[in-house]
Amino acid sequence: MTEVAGRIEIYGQCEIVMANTTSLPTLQDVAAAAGVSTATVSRVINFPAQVAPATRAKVEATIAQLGYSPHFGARVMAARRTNTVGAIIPTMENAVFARGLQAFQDELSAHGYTMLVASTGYSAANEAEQVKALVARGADALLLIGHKRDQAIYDFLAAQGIPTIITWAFDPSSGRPSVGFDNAAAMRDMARQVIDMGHRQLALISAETASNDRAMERYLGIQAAMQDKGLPEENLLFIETSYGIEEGAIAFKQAMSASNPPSAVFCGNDVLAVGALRQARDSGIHVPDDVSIIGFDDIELAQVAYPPLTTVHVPHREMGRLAAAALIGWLKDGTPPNTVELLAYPVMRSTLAPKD
Amino acid sequence: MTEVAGRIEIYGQCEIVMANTTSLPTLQDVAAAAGVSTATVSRVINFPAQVAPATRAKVEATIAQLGYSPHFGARVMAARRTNTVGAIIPTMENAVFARGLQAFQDELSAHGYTMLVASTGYSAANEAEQVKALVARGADALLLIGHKRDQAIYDFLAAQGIPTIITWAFDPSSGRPSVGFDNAAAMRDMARQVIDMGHRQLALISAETASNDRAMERYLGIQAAMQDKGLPEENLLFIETSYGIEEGAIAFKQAMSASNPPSAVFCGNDVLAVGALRQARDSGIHVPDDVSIIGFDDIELAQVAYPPLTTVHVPHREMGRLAAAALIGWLKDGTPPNTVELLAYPVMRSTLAPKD
DNA sequence: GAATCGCATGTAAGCGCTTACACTTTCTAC
DNA sequence: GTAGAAAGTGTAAGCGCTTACATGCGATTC
Repeated sequence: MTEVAGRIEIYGQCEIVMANTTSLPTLQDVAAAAGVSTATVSRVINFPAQVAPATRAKVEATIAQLGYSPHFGARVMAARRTNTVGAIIPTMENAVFARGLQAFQDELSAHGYTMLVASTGYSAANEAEQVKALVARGADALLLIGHKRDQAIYDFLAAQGIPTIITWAFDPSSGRPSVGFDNAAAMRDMARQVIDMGHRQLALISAETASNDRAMERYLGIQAAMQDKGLPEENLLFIETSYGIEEGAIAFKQAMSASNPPSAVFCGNDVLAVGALRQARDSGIHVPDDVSIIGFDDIELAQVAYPPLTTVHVPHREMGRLAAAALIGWLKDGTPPNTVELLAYPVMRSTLAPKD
Repeated sequence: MTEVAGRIEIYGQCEIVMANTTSLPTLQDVAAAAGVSTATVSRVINFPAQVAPATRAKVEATIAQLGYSPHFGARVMAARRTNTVGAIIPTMENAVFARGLQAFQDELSAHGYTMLVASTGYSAANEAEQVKALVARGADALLLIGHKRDQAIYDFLAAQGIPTIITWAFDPSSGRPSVGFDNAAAMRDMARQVIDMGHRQLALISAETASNDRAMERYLGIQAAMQDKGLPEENLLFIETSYGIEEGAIAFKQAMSASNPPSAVFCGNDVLAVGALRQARDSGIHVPDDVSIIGFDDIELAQVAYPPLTTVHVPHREMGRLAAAALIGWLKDGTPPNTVELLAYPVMRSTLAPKD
């Protein structure tokens, strides 16, 4: 063994080989190889226009030859920004946030930003942790879903000077920049139509409202519509459940076995609605003849479900894109963007019918 | 103005205020405030056991009071690692990769790593770019989908010393560590059963095979089964299309209008299958009485579709979790993990019936 | 032809943290 | 009691990059 080790030292080449395997080329290596200063190499990378064409070509060739790529950490540290934007969403497991997020990312990428995602599993404590984690990782800005969270989180973000945009909700009174829609109004509009169709006994299968203002708003929207139309509050059966198709199915069964079963079942989101739909089928309950089912979100699932789901359309893509644009502008100008309200509106498909 | 500026200098306090608003507290600030060295503060954060309890308490209090949180870039630079793992997937827009990715992230989080996601939109060029981008951002390791990509990408990754794991595929001959399943074998198993049920005229609505080895393998799997069962190659109508429900619908229409329409239509993934299913319904074609439809992936959509989709179950969660575990081990030990083969198997639901 | 300008490039000072090493103090074992 | 180990802490050298500022030099102006 010692002999071998000794031998290795004899061959000068080996040192080079070892250097290659143990460490990547640095800016300095490139500068040395190209016969220029580190500043020039840095400029070639960041502000190519500032460098004479001949020099630039030489440096670019050297970069390619050495396979150099800038060290992220060093760059972050020297430039004091990461060009990274964080997004914290409740879950990645289904399409509710995926489409919006994809649009968000596309827009960010187009402007040279990278997206960092974290999911909370609908847990507030988890969210607080993820906010800290993303900020610690140098997220220059953050996207959050909904307004409702501990004030401490907002204080932290403000103290760290992290531009933060709220999406999936609209509440101008909050004073926080947001790109979203009015959950209550959208659900209210839908509920009005449902009531106008003659439905009197209603149910809402809702996501948990405790830390989810979107769910709460949707609930309030139905209540508002009922009040408008003179329906007493007790005509709404409110069932709160956690997220998932199965949960929707269970809740639907529960709703239908009530002493006064509803003729229209609202669901806080399409995933729950699809679960309800499946349960109806399994129980031989015909939709929409026996009961109407109404979703919220208009994710792909809604169109593919059978019967195609009547739901509230949410402009996911638009929301993601505009949120990214707002954040990019904020990062550039240093001034918070205006709050943007998008429209979410009922989409009539086949799971809602008049009650005769 | 000069007067004002002069005044500011008079008040010592102002300097402090300005420092507060313009920059976050640093390790050094904490050290100074706590009356210890920067090394001690660093230890409190990274190796608390090494610090005397009294000192630690004091430092922790100071950290809390100042609202200090370590600067990511500086940390990365000094420690030469980011604790970040990148994942590059074709798309985030639907559930195909979402569940696996969620499991991947959960496992990473549990071990103190953060996930960086990038999507390629099924474009090879885009993928090459994203690989570079994630590496440049300091991803310590990478998750990729499928084996097929330019050798240059593998060379780049090797040169940069980035542990990389392949998922959603299994090809021990590649010599690359992977956690996945044998797409060809899974599809072959399914196809055998379909043929055994009496189907002779088949179709495959496939994702584009050019840069997607999973799609290609699935195609080959059907061919293998046909050969086993003595069906001539021309009994398979092969339709290649891009990704999406709509695309599946269009391709299905095309398949059924062939001169020799298939009695069983395989789909390269559930999204295409659900599109086919919808198109069948819209065209008054009854599934599975008139035609059988078979998916692949077993995403949530498959269970919710009507009729529930017969498909090939892919162990998404397990795959994500194990991929993360493999990568974490690799990062720790420095030795590549063994390739893991998971089992993907047919799930019989209601869209496949015997051909009489 | 001297003064001026502006472009291309170089010099070098950090950015905020980790960590090897050194040092001091306290314990342990005989 | 003392040598040696162990534990706690400090010192200071970078990590690889960006960028303010300095420098050099050819082009322009009068």
